[in-house]
Amino acid sequence: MPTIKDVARIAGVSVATVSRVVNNAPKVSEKAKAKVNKVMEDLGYTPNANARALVMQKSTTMGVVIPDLTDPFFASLANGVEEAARENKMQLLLSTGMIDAESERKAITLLIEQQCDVLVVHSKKLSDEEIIKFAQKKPGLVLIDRYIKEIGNRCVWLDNLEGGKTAARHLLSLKHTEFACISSKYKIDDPELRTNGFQSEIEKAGYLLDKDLVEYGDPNLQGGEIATQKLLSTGKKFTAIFVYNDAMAIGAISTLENNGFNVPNDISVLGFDDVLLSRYSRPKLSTLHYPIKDMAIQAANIALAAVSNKTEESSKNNEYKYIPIIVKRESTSTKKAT
Amino acid sequence: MPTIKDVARIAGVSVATVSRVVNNAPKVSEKAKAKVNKVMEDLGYTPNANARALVMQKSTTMGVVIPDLTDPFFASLANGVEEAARENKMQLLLSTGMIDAESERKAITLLIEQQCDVLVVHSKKLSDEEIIKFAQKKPGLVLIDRYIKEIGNRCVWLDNLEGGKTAARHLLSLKHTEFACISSKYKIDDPELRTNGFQSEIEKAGYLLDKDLVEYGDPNLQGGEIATQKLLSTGKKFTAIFVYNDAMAIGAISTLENNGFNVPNDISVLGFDDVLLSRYSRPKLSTLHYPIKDMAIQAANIALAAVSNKTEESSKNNEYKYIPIIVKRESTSTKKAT
DNA sequence: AATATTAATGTAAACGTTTACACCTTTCAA
DNA sequence: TTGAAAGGTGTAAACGTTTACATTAATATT
Repeated sequence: MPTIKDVARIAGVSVATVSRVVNNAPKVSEKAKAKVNKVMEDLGYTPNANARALVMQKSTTMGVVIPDLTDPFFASLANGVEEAARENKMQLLLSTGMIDAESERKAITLLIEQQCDVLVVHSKKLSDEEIIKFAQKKPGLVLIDRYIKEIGNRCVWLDNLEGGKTAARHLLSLKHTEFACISSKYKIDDPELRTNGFQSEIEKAGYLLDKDLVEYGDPNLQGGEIATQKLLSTGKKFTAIFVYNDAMAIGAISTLENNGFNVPNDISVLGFDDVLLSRYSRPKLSTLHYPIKDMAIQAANIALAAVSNKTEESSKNNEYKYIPIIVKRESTSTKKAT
Repeated sequence: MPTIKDVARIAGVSVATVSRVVNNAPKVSEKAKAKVNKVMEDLGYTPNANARALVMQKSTTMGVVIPDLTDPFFASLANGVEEAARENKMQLLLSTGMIDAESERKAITLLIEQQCDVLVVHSKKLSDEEIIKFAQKKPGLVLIDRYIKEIGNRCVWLDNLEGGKTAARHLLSLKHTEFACISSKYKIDDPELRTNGFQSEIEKAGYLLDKDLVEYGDPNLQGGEIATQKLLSTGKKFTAIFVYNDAMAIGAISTLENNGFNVPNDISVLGFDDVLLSRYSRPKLSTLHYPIKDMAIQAANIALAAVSNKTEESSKNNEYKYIPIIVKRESTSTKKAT
């Protein structure tokens, strides 16, 4: 690969002049500019971003850590960060921390090694302490989808409790009174918060959420199917289910219909997340919109502001809490008279 | 951020020694190693990958260019490359070239500037010439999802024509004789090849593909719905549809069922790609498996071999052509007697 | 005890840029 | 005509590493 020195030598100028042309800095004659451009073209010269980053002491890469690209939810997250990167003429470094604390730690470390100043990280397994340590080291690190008090102004997160309540309110407003709930068996806060929010709002309205009608499963299609089967086998009656996520909700619908129930006429099904899938299901899935892409963009922007010292004094105590909103499609409806 | 010099100074050794410890090279005393490690820990030192890449003349980043992260198909592609990267202890730089030649060009250029030696690029808009030029400049650039003769051993692609034929054979084997086809209106080769392959195999079997029963639409849910509506409004009879991709196929099923047709009993629907979606549809979608993730991994490995001069002489004329295979689920079945 | 070997460490150049500073040439005002 | 300002260009240091080579210290061999 030709370097700036090659270009300089062949064009008969100094490297400084070439550098000026490349960055179209002022104070370079038209003649020199033309000659240098010509040589660069001929040689197929491409500046070395690494060398540049080294001397400038700042990189043009933005990093994102997610568990898994094939999950549409995380793909949206990455997509948001990518968009922010592109808008700021930066490049996206993506690292996956799939399973455990160790791989999350590694993903973050690798990104730091690559000199990403701006970092959007999704981490569920690392301890608060460790994340705080990372955050202290990198002022441009923003945590997404999780809240840690000590770095509250560097967290962009969704209020899952309120999400559960919103779900309950929606179903309540459709006159439902007998509820079921499908949650995730994963050991993270989200499922529990959603379920708790759901239950508390239902009880507040004077109804009950039967313990037997709360099932746990893997947060995917099959998990939804199995959980629904269990729900059905209790023999207890319910006319509305609040499901942990869209994939499970689609599994629930499938099992319900296979067992002769019409959705939403017999049973309403409400999902969570509003991923692509929900628009592809039949009936189209009613769900809670998790604005993950917007959140990712905001996270990136907060990080960006932090590294460029644009963070205003006033935002030191800001919190970036999002509340999911209902997207009513076809899988929920008013309770039918029986 | 502390540098190697800081570590050296505080540990009372030279930078060379620190470097040796970092890379656990031989010939460094246990005492020195311990001291250096301690200081690194205290300081929270992280090596600078940029500086390292600069002096080593090789980077640890792998680049991938795709149109759009939110499309599950491309997410799988990226996922494959990411996996290959991780396996080789490299980092993934992701760049999107959304729409036009210009943005594709830019995406590739930016990745080259970032010194990615290994590059997996998906490009439909750039001319053959331009891609060849990039490929000449970067020996580690591999093209995915497209074949260019001149750089045949650097292309990993799917035989769409054969895919169309395979689709036809599947439907034919299910005794269908009256076919419809939904294609994409995008100006790329793939839709045309698939349709042509489909048609040719049908004609070879002695049947016809009515021109009126070939519709074009946007390659998404809605496009599939609209195209199906048009198909239906011709009033002509057909018992099997071959659809350009899974999203459209799901749209087709939806419209069909809304119009009183049962899938697959009245009409079989066959998709293409085998993305996540196809497992979530009801009935579960029969489709052609496009092994995009495997292809991406192979592309990355070819690129990797090329930059490390591991490319064997014998593979100079290799071609990496994939053929999609039928995944029979529930949306296709033998033609029912009427 | 002297020497040869090996282990441990350090010095300094190199990687490809940017940019402060110095220098030379023009241009222009007084 | 002189001097100042502005325009154009070059020199060299710096960024954080790795590593060839040089040097010194420790150990083994005679």
